[in-house]
Amino acid sequence: MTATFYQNKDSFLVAADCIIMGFHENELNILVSRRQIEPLKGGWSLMGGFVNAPESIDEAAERIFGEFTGIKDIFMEQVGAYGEINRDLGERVISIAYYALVNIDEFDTSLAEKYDARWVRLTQLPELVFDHNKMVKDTIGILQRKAAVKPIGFNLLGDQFTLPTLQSLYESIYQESIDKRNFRKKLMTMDILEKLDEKDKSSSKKGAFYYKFNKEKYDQLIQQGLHFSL
Amino acid sequence: MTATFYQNKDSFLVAADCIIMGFHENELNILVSRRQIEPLKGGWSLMGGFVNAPESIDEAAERIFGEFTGIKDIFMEQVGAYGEINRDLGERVISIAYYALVNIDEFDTSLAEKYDARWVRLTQLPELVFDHNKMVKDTIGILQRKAAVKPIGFNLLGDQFTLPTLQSLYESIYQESIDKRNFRKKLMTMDILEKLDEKDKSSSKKGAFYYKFNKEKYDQLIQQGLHFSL
DNA sequence: GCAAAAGTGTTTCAGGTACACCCATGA
DNA sequence: TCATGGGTGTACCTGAAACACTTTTGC
Repeated sequence: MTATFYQNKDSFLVAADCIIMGFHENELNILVSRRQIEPLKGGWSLMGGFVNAPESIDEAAERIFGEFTGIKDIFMEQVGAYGEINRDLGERVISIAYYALVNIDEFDTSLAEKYDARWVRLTQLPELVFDHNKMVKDTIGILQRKAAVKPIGFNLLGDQFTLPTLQSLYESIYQESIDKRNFRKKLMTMDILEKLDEKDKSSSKKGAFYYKFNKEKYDQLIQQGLHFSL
Repeated sequence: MTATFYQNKDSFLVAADCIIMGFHENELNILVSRRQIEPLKGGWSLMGGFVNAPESIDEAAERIFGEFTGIKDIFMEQVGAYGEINRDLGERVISIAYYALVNIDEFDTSLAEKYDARWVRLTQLPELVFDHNKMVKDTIGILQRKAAVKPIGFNLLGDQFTLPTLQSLYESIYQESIDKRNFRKKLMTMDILEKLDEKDKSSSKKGAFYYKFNKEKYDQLIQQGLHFSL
């Protein structure tokens, strides 16, 4: 028999909403879907669901994320809790937002069909239901602050990528253009990339060399107390 | 008759916990209290309480904060949601943490007695119940990142303060010592302080001039797109 | 007159920013 | 051969960090 310590207290539905970001065609994209249930059924929405009793809120977010993407083991962090009384037009729901950075190539497109989900460019984000636009905005803020200091951007790319791609990723995060010489200089100073022999010739005739992120070296540098700023 | 949109979903107790920080005797202090209820009654705890149905989570945090301090209109921001299954030993409770920066002089000490609350130095923080130590740690992280970029530190001081005091505040936040010449130079460059004629002679024979934060000037500079880093 | 804290400048160095041309290749 | 995107180096400037002595005044 479980003791009930806290009596006569109100309880609440708790949801987890996922801001799922990918990088595609040189732009940040966000996964949105047509809402499956009333109210606002059919409206553009983030991927969300209710927290179940036997799971932590982090676990709920991971479960929901997996249901919509088919991806597991992903970079995911909390954005914050959203608790305005009427934020959800259905009932009182407190929502915890999480953002995830995914390599869009691993994304299971069959699930996208099932949930009527699609990737939209961040720059062309439609009006979303409830306070979901605010969640996205808050996420971008976190991303900008965090990407400056930690190499989280690599989560959005595959194992190998070209410098022009990496640069447009950062331009997309900061929403401003960067001088390519300065960008490359800074990266080379950091010494956390490994140049490969192969070239990507898909976007130019000359071709751009592939690089890969050297996590070992990065961890090593961090351990030495070095700081980054990208 | 209210429509119930979401059925068969689990619901949860939701709490708000407040990390209340003040600055006293050249150190950051945190308000902690002896927990009033089981389980862990008598353990050191943050100021917390349950969210009630008719209030948003922000409102709940403000209410709880007011109950314990007697202060209103305070700088307060969310830290995040804590939702491990067994984080609260009593029942499943999801907690939203908020931090508040207060001028310790406005604090109503009679309330402190009522709740068996006291200010403890951050450097000598005791073991707290549940995951409250993690909440504090996360708050310090936020504070360090934020104080570097926004003049939030002034919320911890009265209208007027001396530069040595301001410096120890920042030293306390960053938990490292700062060269006073560099500190002053940077502040003067920013041009957001106003020097007063009066001196504080409480901590030295010579006395230190009082300054006040010039919010108008600060807002003006921000509007011009200037950035700070302290 | 001395102890104790307040106040004050200069030099050095690293990192940020601005900027323009050549290279490799497929069509 | 030309159009397209990839790749490279330098000069300047700002801001961070290191560093030591003088001033005031209560005791």
